[in-house]
Amino acid sequence: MTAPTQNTAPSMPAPAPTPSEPAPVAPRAHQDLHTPVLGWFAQHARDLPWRRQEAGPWGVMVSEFMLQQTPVSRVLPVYEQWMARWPRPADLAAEAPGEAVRAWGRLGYPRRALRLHGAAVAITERHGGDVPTQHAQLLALPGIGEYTAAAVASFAYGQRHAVLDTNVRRVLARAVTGVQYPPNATTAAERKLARALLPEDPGTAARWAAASMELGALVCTAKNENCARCPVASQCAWRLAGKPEHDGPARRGQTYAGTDRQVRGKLLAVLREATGPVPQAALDRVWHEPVQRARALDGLVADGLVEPLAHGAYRLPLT
DNA sequence: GAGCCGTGGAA
DNA sequence: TTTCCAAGGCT
Repeated sequence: MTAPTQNTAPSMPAPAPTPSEPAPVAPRAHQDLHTPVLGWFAQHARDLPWRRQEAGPWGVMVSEFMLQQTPVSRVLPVYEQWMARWPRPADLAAEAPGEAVRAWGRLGYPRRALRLHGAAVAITERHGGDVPTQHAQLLALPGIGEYTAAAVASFAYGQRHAVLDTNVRRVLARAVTGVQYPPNATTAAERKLARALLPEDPGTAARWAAASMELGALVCTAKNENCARCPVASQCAWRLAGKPEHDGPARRGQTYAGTDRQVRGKLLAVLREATGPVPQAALDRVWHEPVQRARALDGLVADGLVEPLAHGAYRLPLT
């Protein structure tokens, strides 16, 4: 965030005022979104454990890792177990990374578990065991990108950040831009819009972030959006335009059956259930095709999700 | 920037 | 049954 008033050179003559220049505040139409969405959120926000005060920054951070591409309903039980077992970053950091992978269960994308463990180690080593407060510090942790850094800073510390997740991007695409879906990848225009919409007060901005996200998750959903329950339906650009269908290139559907990802999942499932080393023969049973099976296993080892032992045995990583 | 990385519920 | 989607990050 750079201040718009940077002309402080004493010898510089003050520029003539330019009344026609747009003021650096959100246009009126944008500001009108805040009140109804915040009001709706006060009424309809879900009571999720990571939103309670007791969750703390670590709870917020753990939930954000788990919620990356995974629905709330599947995260809930794993989150509770995780926080009971590792209530502080240092508790997780003291464990073998393989234990994090095991506790991750079937949430999917198990590299997230490895990264969360790595983040806990970094927090313990570099930040005295406390989840850092600054966006840049958060961004430097493994597994934390632009979204998660903004989310933790906003939700855990009440800071003012544009929190652009898939829900918010869809809400803005519809309510403001007037299209059904946002682009595949986040664009500079979306970031600019999100910043322009951010309330000035940090606490209000943090609530706005959570509220607009919740609206996308519960009402302005990807399919079967429920405009009848939407607090900004009357001013939604997409709805007012007659809800035109998305025209651009079709969003890539992710095929899964028969891919390396499926094989990796099957291999890791066996290793998660095992308490000791798993012999090669046990892994061979999960997939018939030996070339793909070997490639998938090699990939898991390369990712640090699996540790090779002597005599073709494998286990979850101890280090 | 496109492709890759899991899993399971709902339509 | 198939398709789509769910609070992304990394290379």
